[in-house]
Amino acid sequence: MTDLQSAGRRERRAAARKTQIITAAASLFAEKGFHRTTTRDIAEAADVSEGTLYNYFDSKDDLLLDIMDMLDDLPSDTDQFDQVVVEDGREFLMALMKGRRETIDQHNPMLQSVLSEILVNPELRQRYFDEQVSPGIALISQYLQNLLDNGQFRQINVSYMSRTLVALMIGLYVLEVLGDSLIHATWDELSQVIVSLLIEGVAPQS
Amino acid sequence: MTDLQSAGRRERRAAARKTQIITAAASLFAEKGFHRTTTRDIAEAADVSEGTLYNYFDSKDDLLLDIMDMLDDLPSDTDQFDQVVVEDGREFLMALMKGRRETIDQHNPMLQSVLSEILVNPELRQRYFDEQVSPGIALISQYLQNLLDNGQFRQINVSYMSRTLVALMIGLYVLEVLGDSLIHATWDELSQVIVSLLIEGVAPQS
Amino acid sequence: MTDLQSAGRRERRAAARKTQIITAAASLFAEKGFHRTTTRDIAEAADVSEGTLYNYFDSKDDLLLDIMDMLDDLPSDTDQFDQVVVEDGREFLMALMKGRRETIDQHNPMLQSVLSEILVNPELRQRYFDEQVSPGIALISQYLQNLLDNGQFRQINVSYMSRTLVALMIGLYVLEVLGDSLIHATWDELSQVIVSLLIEGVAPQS
Amino acid sequence: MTDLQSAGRRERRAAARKTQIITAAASLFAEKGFHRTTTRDIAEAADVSEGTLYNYFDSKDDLLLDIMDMLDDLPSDTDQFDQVVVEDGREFLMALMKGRRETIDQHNPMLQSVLSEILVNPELRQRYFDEQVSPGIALISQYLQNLLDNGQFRQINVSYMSRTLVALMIGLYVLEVLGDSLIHATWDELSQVIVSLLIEGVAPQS
DNA sequence: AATGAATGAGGTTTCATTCAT
DNA sequence: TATGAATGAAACCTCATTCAT
Repeated sequence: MTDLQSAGRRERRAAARKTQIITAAASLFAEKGFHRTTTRDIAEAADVSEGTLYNYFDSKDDLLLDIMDMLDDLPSDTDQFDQVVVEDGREFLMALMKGRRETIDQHNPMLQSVLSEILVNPELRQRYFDEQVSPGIALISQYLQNLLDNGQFRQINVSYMSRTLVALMIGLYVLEVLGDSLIHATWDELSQVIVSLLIEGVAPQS
Repeated sequence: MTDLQSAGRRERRAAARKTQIITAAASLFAEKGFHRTTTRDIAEAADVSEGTLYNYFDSKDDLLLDIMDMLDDLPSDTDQFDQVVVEDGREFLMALMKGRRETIDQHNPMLQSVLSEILVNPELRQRYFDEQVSPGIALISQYLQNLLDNGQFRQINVSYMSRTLVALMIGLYVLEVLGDSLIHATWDELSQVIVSLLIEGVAPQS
Repeated sequence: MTDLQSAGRRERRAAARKTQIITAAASLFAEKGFHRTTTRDIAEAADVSEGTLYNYFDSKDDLLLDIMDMLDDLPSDTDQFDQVVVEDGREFLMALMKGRRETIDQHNPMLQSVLSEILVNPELRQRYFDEQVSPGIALISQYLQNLLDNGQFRQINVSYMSRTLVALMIGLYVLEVLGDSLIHATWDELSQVIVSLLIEGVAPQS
Repeated sequence: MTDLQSAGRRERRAAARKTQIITAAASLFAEKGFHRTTTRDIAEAADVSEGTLYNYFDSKDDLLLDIMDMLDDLPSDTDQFDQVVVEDGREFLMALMKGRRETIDQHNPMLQSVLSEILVNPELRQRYFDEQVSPGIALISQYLQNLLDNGQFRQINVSYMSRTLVALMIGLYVLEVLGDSLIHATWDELSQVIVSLLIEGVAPQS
């Protein structure tokens, strides 16, 4: 076995350990919150010693930052949009809802870990806004502008509408976290209602 | 001075102290979060001793519960709706936005204190959902149903639409807390865009 | 009882507590060294809880700094020199030795606490040199210069001689700490030999 | 290659490794002190792994003991005294100072490592006193006695004078370590002043 | 023989809570 | 009723040491 092979394997194992710890930590953070989760809790859940945590992370805070970093690397809700989607307003909004659902389903613990802490930690908040929220708004604005240019949408303030959409995504998530079981259970129908509200409005057809 | 009078005064003074402490605590919780705020911080901000805190509250947790209780006693966003409002869909939605703004402006620290903690504390979460969110959804549903009955709105699933509205309110608030300064600065214009989106939709007028 | 009285008493009690803790800490530091002494050790020796330590000192390091501060406030070995002393070389040196003995006897734990740590902590070392050693050398230099001016001493480099004396004081102390029991037991005779060495030298009388 | 040769070479390599580690450790101990130096620090400075340290030393404490052992094997300050020296008091003292300087220049890290720890560790202290200080005093006493017998010195208590000399050597070293740059920079002149003080005294020539 | 990841005991420090004044 | 010194459990983190590779 060459040194290169062994180095590669070691590196892979280290990465695996890191993931193992992050996963455990994110679950606990989501469940009980960052502050009520002790390093001992994390160590036990990750099945390592407390000392080992500190071979992989500088501090408990650092662990949370690393979770945030993983969110950065996630594919955006809009990444898999295909051609059709960006040419049809309804399809676009439906895809947005669908992408959102998938992101949440796959990464709920990490999202929830981070959400409660950024509300309360000015530094993290700023960083999260700059890295996630702001780019998200910008991206959606761009799509909206295209749709508007294509005549899919009537003239509307893109900046406000993108914020409306982002707020809606966030709000639905919070509502779900707070315990409104209907959100998750009826996501598809909910999506259709939301999209039809946004496209046609609720006014009676004249 | 009768015992009754003195008792009454004492009670009033005690209530004032409680408010004074709660206000101080809520500000700090909003700023740094519940867990990063020490009882010493609270005592200093409220200009009392740490010992005194415990004459008015059983524990730090209890303080947070009392903040939640104060939220319960707040007038709902919809409380001041007048007759006109409930007979006109557009007015209703505008009033909803306006009421929301006022609630936030007046009680932001308490709202923010509670929000981050309920995301993380299952017990509080349940309670908050039952006392605030669920009744909120129900109330809005009721208004929507009336408007729908009055022919203001086309047939639409009231349960889904009320959740959409609540999610939007929550999401806008979170976005504001996260640092999107546009939300607060342009609330009126934003409101109009949102309302026109919801009433007429974004589809081009055919 | 007035507030002033109560405040005064509280202050006195606080100062007493501080002394109580410092005394306990200095003894332990002298005995086992700063690093082998735990905050628990100190708390037990001072008969307070560990938490209480931190009501009086910011950190364990701070405790050591406070011990150093107390050394600053000590009367210098030369403080009680009277007129005679500064006009007679032999008396001066004897008084120096006597003052040294008294300082050590009264403050050995604090001296020893600090000595081992300054040898090893560049920051403390600098501070100790500037606050204690350097002024000590300067003061002795001044006395020596006077004695020299008075014709008590022959022409000699005052700067070198003062360092010789300071080195001797330090070295005797270290030798005593290392376990040479003769130093303490025969201090007076030792003093006379040293002084006669320094005054007359060891060369045979021609 | 015979087994013997290979064994010999292995042994030599092992001894070299040990020296390499001890040298690195002594430097760090001198710089930051024994307790602030981690085994990781030592491993990095010695360019080996932490695990390897433990193939050569039983423990971190053991490392310090080995440094002390190396001091034992050092040639004494007086070892190279030649015939002339021991027949002339002035030469003797000058040679003592010169030898001291050389020992310090060559072994400062080891000396400093050990010094701060023995002040604080009763076990080490005893051992160091028995192995280094006590024999040092005895050796110097012997030289002094010879010089006295040879009529180089007047009658003086040899035991006290030897302690005076040892204390002076120690004190000068401590003063140097504490940051008095003059000690090292002017060692030769300082030596002459000290020696003339000890031989002729500071009293004016009558 | 060399490695370095894993360990866990033990250290310092914080902070919610109590209680004598 | 108000105080704030005292408490001690428990948190985070370090680091000497071990051991499988």
